[in-house]
Amino acid sequence: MGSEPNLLAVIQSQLKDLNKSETKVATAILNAPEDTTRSSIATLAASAGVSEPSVNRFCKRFGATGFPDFKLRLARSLASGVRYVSRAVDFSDDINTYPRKLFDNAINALMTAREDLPLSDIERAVDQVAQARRVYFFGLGTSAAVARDAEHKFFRFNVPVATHEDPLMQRMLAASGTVGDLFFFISHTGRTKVLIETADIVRQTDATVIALTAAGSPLAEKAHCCINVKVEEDTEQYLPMTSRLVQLTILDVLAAGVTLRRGEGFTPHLARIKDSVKDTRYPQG
Amino acid sequence: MGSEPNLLAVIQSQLKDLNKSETKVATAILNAPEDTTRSSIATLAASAGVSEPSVNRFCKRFGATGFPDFKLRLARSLASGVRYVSRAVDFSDDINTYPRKLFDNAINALMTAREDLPLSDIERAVDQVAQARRVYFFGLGTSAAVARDAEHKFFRFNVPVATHEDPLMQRMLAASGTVGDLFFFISHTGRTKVLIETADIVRQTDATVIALTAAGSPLAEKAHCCINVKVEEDTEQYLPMTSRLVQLTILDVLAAGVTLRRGEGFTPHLARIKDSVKDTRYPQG
DNA sequence: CATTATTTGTAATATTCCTACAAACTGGAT
DNA sequence: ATCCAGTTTGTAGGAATATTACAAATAATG
Repeated sequence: MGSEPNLLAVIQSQLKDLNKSETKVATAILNAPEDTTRSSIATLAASAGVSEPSVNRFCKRFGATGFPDFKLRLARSLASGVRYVSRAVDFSDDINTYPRKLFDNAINALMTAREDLPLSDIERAVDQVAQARRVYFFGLGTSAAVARDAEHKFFRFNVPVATHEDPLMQRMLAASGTVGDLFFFISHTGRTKVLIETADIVRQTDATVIALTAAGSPLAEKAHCCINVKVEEDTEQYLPMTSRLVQLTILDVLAAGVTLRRGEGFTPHLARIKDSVKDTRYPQG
Repeated sequence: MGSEPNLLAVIQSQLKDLNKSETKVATAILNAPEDTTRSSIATLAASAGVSEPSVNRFCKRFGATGFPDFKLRLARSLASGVRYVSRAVDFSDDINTYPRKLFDNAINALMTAREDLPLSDIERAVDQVAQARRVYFFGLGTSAAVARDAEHKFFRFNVPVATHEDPLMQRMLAASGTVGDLFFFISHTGRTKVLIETADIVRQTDATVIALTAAGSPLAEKAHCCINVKVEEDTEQYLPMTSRLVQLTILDVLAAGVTLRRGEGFTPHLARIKDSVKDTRYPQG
């Protein structure tokens, strides 16, 4: 299934090479892609302020045989979920644009990751976690929150789990690792020095290192098993990253994998855990 | 605008309730769905062995306004694949299926949320955060990790931010709230008693309560401003939830909103924060 | 087996789209 | 400025496509 390039992306990227009326058509489409798929060539021509043949020529320029074919391609692109191209939020955005952009980015990141899941690494990681005698999740900054989330998930497997944000604590625990201990490092960049040093310390013991981080990073090198998260271009410097969503989802995958490994006989245990919090909640109305 | 069900699945399921010519059309489409999106009504009518109006009636029967609209819907369905049907992981899944399913669910949740963003609530929340003198993020369990993530994001705005997982600490801080204090509650269910009680305590002060939780839940009631997160059916009891991904993304949106509110003059401040961690990392290869 | 309801096709109409061509621009060169 | 190629754009007519109205055929019911 050759994933065709996103049509909106193509249009966006060629925007400056278009002539006057083509530009009008392009912006009209980019402004209301959904509507475009529903409208006739006449409607689009009107809303772009050009003639129908101009729209037709525009469509052909982008590889379609004509307007209906173009609409179809556009519909496909939109359905695949990748809506906006200009990914970065900028200061001209208003409430109607920036929330969408951020959701689009998030969806985009997950879809990209989905297309290229490192299944064999995941399988190995599941093995390791399922066999571990004890698991530590270490992350710093934003990744500390991811580690915390992982802790809340993996304790269910009857394995002692711990998370620590304190680098000194991490180091000391790392040094105390033995066979059966699993140190799970989470890092967006894979370049954080203290974390890498800690991983190094683990490697001097008989414990195992798993890394959920960027491929080819120094941290990835230290790991017995590394689950690569594609690090997208850092288009937006100051606003949040999407990689942690991918990390969280991969951790979900690992948790699911361990559950499956445990087998159906394990579900009562999970049910008991779930029931334990029931009384802390008001019942569903 | 609910995520439309897969068109092919719908046709398949109604296959036995169709009359003779409709069945012919249906099978023709099911046999070559891709081709159908490219063909004219005459072509499809021919390949199904029926008349054009029969095809047209078929299309209308399935909710389309006509044949072109039907093709569009079909194209959308095909583009998104069978991906939006499969939800729950079960014990017969293997490494080739369950990771995909989980990613699909995550993407699905975000796409659903994107279609129905509570923009006015978001805007109000941004206002509140932007004006706050102090912000607390409170959550328990998985939501504690979300709160932690929020803390890592919002401290950048020069507002004192704190997170606490300890309910007692949360209560005491709640009681000490004054004008300008913002208590941000995060909860998947919105039914956790201690959290609701804490929100109650805040409401007895002059501080503000924002809730990121399920619409109509007890916690939502307590809030000055509630950002609703659609709680999907809890199809999978023991495996992870997707709602926290939506929560995280909404928090990203809020952070972006506050950044935009601060204006462009604020970017040097963000840049300084970013630069501050530079030396903790190994430089990019 | 007649009568009614449903299904299906024919033919005319309406819509949508595309092509050929001419008019209007554009950017040099005189 | 003014002309001339080249490009861009719109107009108008015609071709393709889709829809509607209605009639024929089929199936269902008493």
